[in-house]
Formats: sequence, structure tokens, C-alpha cells
Amino acid sequence: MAPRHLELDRFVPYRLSVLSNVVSRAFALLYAERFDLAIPQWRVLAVLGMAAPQSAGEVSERTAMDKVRVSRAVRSLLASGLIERGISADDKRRASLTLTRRGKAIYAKIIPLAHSVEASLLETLTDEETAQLDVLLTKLQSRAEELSAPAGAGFKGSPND
Amino acid sequence: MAPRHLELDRFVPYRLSVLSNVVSRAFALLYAERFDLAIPQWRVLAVLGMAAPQSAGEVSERTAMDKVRVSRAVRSLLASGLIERGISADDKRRASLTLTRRGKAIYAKIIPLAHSVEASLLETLTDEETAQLDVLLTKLQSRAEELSAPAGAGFKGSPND
DNA sequence: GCAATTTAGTTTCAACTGAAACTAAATCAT
DNA sequence: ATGATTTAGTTTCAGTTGAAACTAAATTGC
Repeated sequence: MAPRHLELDRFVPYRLSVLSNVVSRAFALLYAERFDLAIPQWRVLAVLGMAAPQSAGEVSERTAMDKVRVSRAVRSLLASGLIERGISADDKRRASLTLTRRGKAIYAKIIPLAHSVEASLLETLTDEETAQLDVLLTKLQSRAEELSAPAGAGFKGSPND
Repeated sequence: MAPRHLELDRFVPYRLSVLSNVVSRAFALLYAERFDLAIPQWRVLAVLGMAAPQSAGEVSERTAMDKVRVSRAVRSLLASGLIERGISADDKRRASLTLTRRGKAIYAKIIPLAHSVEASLLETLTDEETAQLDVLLTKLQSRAEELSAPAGAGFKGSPND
């Protein structure tokens, strides 16, 4: 039964949004201060560090960012010399993005830092709770995707709650 | 030990951000379609529905939104006639915000809807998992706040990971 | 009590956002 | 093979964002 009132502090979508913002802000600050990277740039760097070359489209899928964001992050990383763009021989539309030596150097520094800040956030949880968190995030993510893509209907919108 | 690579899909800050975005998008769409409200407006409505009158500052605290956002949401809600602004007799700077009759009517419709969509999101979890989620969100929120406000240092930044 | 500071809320400005329009290349259909 | 459609990525444009500057009222110090 739906109560007549809503306490925002107990409303899961709100809590997720607030938590995500605090966490993101902390990471954004970290990346900006030490590496002059915003989050879209950092995400592109992270996926290209794992596997390269990749096209912008692949990067887009793997970072959960739309192609406009990826396009801009790529431009910015090209400008700062952290990635290079080649053209796939077989498809001249498709970019072929790789980290430069400098990009790899940044990557090598930033990944352990990201891991350690994540660890520091999760420090407050027991090992069991961390495992639960993984399960919950997975379940909620897939449920949220179902809800967002109601069969038959198109989908459009813009963020938060 | 921090691994040399980072799989974005297993990185909690990223997962939180993606989850929060999907969820927020779904709610934003819902509120926009049926009530022509964006999330900041909806949040203001939600806290004024619980207790009124409140000043913009109080709304700001209770919605976790900065005063600029609150100011704009308030302006928009005034324009659409869902809230009213009085001036506190004792402090002429402070606004005294309340829902209008129309605001209350919207509130009465939107709250059960919000609850039911939340329930539908949480449907994928067992009761025990829902309880765990509550614990985890609380712990992570307070840990994230600690990390964001390192003792002694000021804090500034901008969102996500 | 009146200048100096603090507080409540608004405005400004530059940066960011994403939907829609666009360009160019690849693929498909006839 | 050539016009029609689809796909990769970029640009445009209008709207949103938040930090910093601002206005006005309240409080504090002298």
C-alpha cells in the first residue's frame, strides 16, 4: 500500500541519486586535481587502457555514454595528447582510438588510485556486505533497464529521481 | 592490492552513477509526462508536502540541492501555481513556502505513484535484500561524505565517478 | 545606534548537456 | 552500378548547471 506521504530520505531513487552525486563529485575532484581530467575523459581513458584500438562507438557502449559525450571527450583527449586517432583501413568513418605513450603513463597512475579510492569507500562495509552490494547493483540495474524500456513503447527522458 | 587495470563494469562508483542515471531518467520521464515537473520541482513539492511552511534554505537541506537549484525550482513552481511564497514576518529575507490547493492536489496524486514505481523497482529484490540495500546505502552515504570532507581541507568539485 | 559582518536568496556567466540536424562513408536494393 | 538507406561521428542550438558575484535584510561589535 502506498502511504500518503513520502520521506525523501527513505526513497531509494533519491538516495541513489544523492549517493551517486557525492561519490562522483569526490572522484571528479580527484581526477581534475591530479590529472586535469573530467569524468567523460577519464572513462574513455579507462576503456582504452583495457583494450585498444577501439572505435568511438565501442567506447560509447563500454562507458555508457552517448556518442556526443564520447565525441567531445575524444576531442579533448586528442588535444591533450593522451590518445591518438587512426582511421580504420576498411571503414573510413570509423575511428581507431589508442592511448599515446603519455596516455598510458597517466593510465598507469590513475588506475591504482581509482582502485584505492574505491577500496576506501568500501572500507565501511564487511566483505559480505561488499558481495551483497555487487548483487544488489546488478539486480537493480537490470530491473531499472526493464522499467525504462517498456516493451512496445519508445523511450526518451532526462535525469534525476 | 590495486590491479593494473580497471574494469569499468565492476567499478562501484561507475555502477552507482549508471544505475542512478537510469533510475532518475525513468522517474524524470514519469514526472514530466504526467505532471510536467522536473526533478528539482518534484523534490521541492515532496518536502513541502511533508511539512510547510518551509524556507528555501530548509528546502535546500532537505532535498540535498544547492540554493541556486532550489531558487529556480521555486520560481518555476510559483509560476505554475503549485506553491505560494509568503514572507516571514520576523525575517523579511526568509521565504515562507507552502503548497497551494493545486499543489496539494498534484502532491496527492504523485506520491502514491512515486511509491509504486519505487516498489516496482525493488520488486526484483527479496525482503531481506531490500533491508540490506537500506543498510548499504546508509553506510556508503556516510562514508562518502567523510571522504568528501577531508578534515581540515575545504571542498569543491563537480560530478560523476 | 551605526559600521562591519553574516545570512537568505537571486542573478550572472561560462561551461556542460543531449536531441536533432548534419556530413561522409558503407551497405542495400534494384 | 546507381539511387536509397543505414551507420559513424560531428556540429548546432536551446536548455541546464553551479560557482561566484550580487542584493537586501539581520546580527554583531564597538
